[in-house]
Amino acid sequence: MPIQEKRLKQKAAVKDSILCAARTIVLKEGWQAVSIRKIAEVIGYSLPVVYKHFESKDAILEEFVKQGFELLSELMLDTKAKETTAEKQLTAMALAYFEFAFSKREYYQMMFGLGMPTCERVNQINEIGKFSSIVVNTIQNLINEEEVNEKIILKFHTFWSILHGLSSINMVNIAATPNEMQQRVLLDAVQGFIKNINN
Amino acid sequence: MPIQEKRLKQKAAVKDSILCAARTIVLKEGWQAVSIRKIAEVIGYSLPVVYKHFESKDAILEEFVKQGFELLSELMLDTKAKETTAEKQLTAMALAYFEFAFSKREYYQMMFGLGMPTCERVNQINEIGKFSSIVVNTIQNLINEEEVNEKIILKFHTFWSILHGLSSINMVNIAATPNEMQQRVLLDAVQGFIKNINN
DNA sequence: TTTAAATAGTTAACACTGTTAACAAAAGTA
DNA sequence: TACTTTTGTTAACAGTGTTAACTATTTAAA
Repeated sequence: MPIQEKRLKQKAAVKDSILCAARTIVLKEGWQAVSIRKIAEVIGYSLPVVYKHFESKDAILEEFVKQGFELLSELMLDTKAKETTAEKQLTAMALAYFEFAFSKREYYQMMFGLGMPTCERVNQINEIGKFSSIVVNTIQNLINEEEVNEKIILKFHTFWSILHGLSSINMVNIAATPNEMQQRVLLDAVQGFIKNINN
Repeated sequence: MPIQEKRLKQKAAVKDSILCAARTIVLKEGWQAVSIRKIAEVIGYSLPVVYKHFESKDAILEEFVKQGFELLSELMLDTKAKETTAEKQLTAMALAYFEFAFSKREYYQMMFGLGMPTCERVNQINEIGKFSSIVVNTIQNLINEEEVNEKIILKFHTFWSILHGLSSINMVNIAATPNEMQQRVLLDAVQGFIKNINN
């Protein structure tokens, strides 16, 4: 049945164009400026067509959260691959994470935008799990323990918290610290983390 | 001129009632549910009266950010006063900060709500400075250096990042880690921070 | 090939939102 | 009493998310 197949293909194409339009608006005007009417206009369809593909506006934004974690996961993998020791890997990943938070700022803000209605559903987003497992894996190598036990999860949460805290505080508090210093703060924190990892 | 004085007093009272109404809505329905019409209804005035006291909705929300940092600053001071050594003080403050982020969740989300239009103005909010100086002061005692130099600022940023990162990640990722564990993660990070403070 | 069903797409409306202009009423001043 | 300032109002503008009702168009069945 190439008829149904063609239909599904076209349907997916429209869905893609919706996300593409949304992304364009997000990058140009910020994610607060995203409106379904604007999206409809960009894709050249009327308003309710968007609702044929996404249950709500939040569903569209949630898609971005997924994409964001997907991008972040890939970045972590690529960065990790470029280094050999676990310590160097983790440090490089931290820097890459930090850089991601700013260069892909629109994504990052969606991924951690507090007050977003996605908060409850965020546990079901398995892209987060992907990211987590990559980092957990690296930490595991650093500790030299075989099983993923409670301690490693604890260390992972600590590590992630340091990264996210630094990113978001610098995001809110723009230019509160000079740019050269931001990296030093990050390295300071990460090095402290690594040194204390076996306590 | 007790006439003008009375006027100013009443004006301040209305302004207060606006903030009070807003706070009620925030605590009951979350800060996304705050609308000027709702506020107007609660205070018993018509809509444009609100605009006589606040330039915009954002200005009202910004007031909350200030109040939040004010509350946080007080909490930090009180917590600090209950301990004697700088190390204990800092640890207690970290726990108190963490607890604040959750018990006063609505405030905290406003204070760090990314994507809020207040981001640019946030530097001008001197309540943040108050909070900063309290923590900086404690860290200073821990390092035993007299002047507030770059290193101390760096350490402060690291410390704050750890706290905020932990708070907000746990906020988004509700119940991803069991509650008992959250405190252990925090203590783990803070102890690592303190141990490394002279490096 | 004609008819019935499913799908794609439309317009129009509902119930909201922030914000502001135009106007009325009350209070203070001369 | 007449004038000005302040206080408060209604009504509207432009926008939002969402949905109901309707119309073509295309597909499947008779």
